[in-house]
Amino acid sequence: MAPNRPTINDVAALAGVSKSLVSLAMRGSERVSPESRAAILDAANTLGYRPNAAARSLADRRSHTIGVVVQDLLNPIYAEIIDGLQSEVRGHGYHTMLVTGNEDSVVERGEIEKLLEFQVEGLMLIGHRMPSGALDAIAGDCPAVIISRAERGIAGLDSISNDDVAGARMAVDHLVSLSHRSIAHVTGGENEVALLRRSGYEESMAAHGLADQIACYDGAFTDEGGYRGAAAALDSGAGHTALFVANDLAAVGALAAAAERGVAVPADVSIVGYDGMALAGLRSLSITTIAQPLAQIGAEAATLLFQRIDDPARPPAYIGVEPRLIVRNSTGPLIA
Amino acid sequence: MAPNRPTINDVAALAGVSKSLVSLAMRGSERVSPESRAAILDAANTLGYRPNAAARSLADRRSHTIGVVVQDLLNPIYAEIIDGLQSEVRGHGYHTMLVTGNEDSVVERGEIEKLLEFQVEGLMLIGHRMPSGALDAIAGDCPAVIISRAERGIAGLDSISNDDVAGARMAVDHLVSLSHRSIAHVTGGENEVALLRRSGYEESMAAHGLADQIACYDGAFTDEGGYRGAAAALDSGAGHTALFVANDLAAVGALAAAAERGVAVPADVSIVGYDGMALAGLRSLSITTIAQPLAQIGAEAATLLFQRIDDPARPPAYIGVEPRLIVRNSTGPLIA
DNA sequence: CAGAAGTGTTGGAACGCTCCAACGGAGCGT
DNA sequence: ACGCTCCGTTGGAGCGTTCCAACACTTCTG
Repeated sequence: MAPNRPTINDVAALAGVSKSLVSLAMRGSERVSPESRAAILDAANTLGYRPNAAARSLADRRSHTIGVVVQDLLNPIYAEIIDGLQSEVRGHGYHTMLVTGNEDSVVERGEIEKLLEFQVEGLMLIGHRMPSGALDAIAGDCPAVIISRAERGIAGLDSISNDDVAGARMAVDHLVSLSHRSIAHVTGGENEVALLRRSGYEESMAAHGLADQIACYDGAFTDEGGYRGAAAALDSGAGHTALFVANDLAAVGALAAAAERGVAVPADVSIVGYDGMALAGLRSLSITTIAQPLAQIGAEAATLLFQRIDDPARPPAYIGVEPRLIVRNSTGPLIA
Repeated sequence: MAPNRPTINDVAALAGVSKSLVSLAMRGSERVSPESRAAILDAANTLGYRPNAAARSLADRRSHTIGVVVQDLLNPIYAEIIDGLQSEVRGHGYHTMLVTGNEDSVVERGEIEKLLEFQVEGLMLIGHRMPSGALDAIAGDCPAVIISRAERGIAGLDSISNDDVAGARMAVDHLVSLSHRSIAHVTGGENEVALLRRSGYEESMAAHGLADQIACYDGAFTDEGGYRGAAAALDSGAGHTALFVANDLAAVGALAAAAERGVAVPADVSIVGYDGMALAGLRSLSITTIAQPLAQIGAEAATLLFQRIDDPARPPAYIGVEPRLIVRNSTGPLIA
């Protein structure tokens, strides 16, 4: 637009001082006299001067930027994590560069590469798809934290996630406390998180002396997957009175499967989801769920990252945050 | 980590050529001999060389980056737009820097300022909160496009949105075609988009000779707002048989209000939402809606932006995209 | 066989900033 | 009056690239 953006030299010339002093003043240094400061700010203002971040980053060898890679923006739980993350990062005076991996590990790798070219000072990977060899390499180049997957023991890499096993146990405990015994599980597929939730379910059932009641139906972390798994469970003839579904989205599908069959929730069957996405709380759904503290996960991930930036050599840390049961209208006592 | 990241000079030294040639080779120039190219790529590889984007950006005065400001990541429709946007931008060889405004116009202004310091070559504002004076200033500094709000006649600024008036008319037309006459509107509040949808509703009612049936109930673009508005409509005693609700999220709330009152949907009352967010299509909700082509909006916004980058002086453009009716299970014929 | 044209390569300047060593002048104590 | 310190200020070097004019060769052209 403007023929040429004003530079620090233009400001210096107009204010009648050296560029060094302008640089100092722009960064709010103490050692600039009030008169100079005023003149400089004035000049900057009338010229519409804006420091060039690329030049600054090159000169002081810091980008003041951290890179965030999210697998899929459409997943509401990721969006909530990012929300928590952003304010924390902003608070540290850093800027965020957010890219999506589009559920494709090649795209993801490329985007990470780009972030590294931008000299990001840290990296956060949310729901990544990278093989752990690649993680290794990345962590060697740049402080990084993995969000929502436990990734222990890789040098230079921290991770944070909720405790899926404990969460799944809480779901079962809740249902047992409502006197349910025939509690089925609609799985989330073969991925790591789904498997953890499944094993929490199995553990807890066994702990309650209900090992013989364990019943898993194949599902997925989607509306469709939940529908399919719940349909199988309800049509099985096993007389399940409660369903622990692998995540909230799938629980929404399970609700539909029940409705289609004239099965009342929670009168005939109770349903528990997982994640605590805001949507599950909407009145029309009102799904009892095991909620991850999403915003908190984002914020703590940021803290972890800044600690590692300060001390890149420290041993890898893992933070497990506790999920929490939110009781809504999709669960109720067993009616005998 | 590494004591110092390798630079182009290190690569040049190792490959036994000049840094200029390395620069050429890294960018895939034709005029590098195969032998040199191989030697350079080899050297780059063994050193783990990665070009410094800040230096590049400084030298060629292009950042190859466009900035995206979204008001609220948690709103699923924005997430879908961004998804459409990203692939288009990537396709043009640009990189995206995404920041959130946190629904706060001061934060938003600050983030935009940061993006400009990064020398982004273009700006996309999704659901912005800026007063139009500020928009003016921004557009003067950098090519920009406004998404999901029509913003005509500001120099240097393009905009794209769906045609909310037409969409609202489609909703009413659909309900009328099902023989409904007492069609109420649950509003989305006082914002510009909500007002457009409201006026489309009023126009269409009048066009169908139903001016005397026009009834608006105060709501908002939220679950809660829709619940409140729908409750008022259902309790009014006016005998409305259909509700056009300002957006999908509010329609979810309306569904809840109906359920609470024992009003069957669609048997007793039909409900139409707006936006076409994926969630509204879930089986448990299955809300008839006026869908915006969200991914398309994102993609076309990117096209608009690149056109303006090519020719910053061209007159401001506005693209209105057509929404489309998606009939699901929340609407049905009037049962007399 | 001289000159033109082309090919692959080079060093240096430039991009806009921050850092650093060094500056002159004011104020202090002796 | 002297040196000292302190303060605000300065010019220049350097960050890692790209661009450009110029280079040494080779190959073509008339």
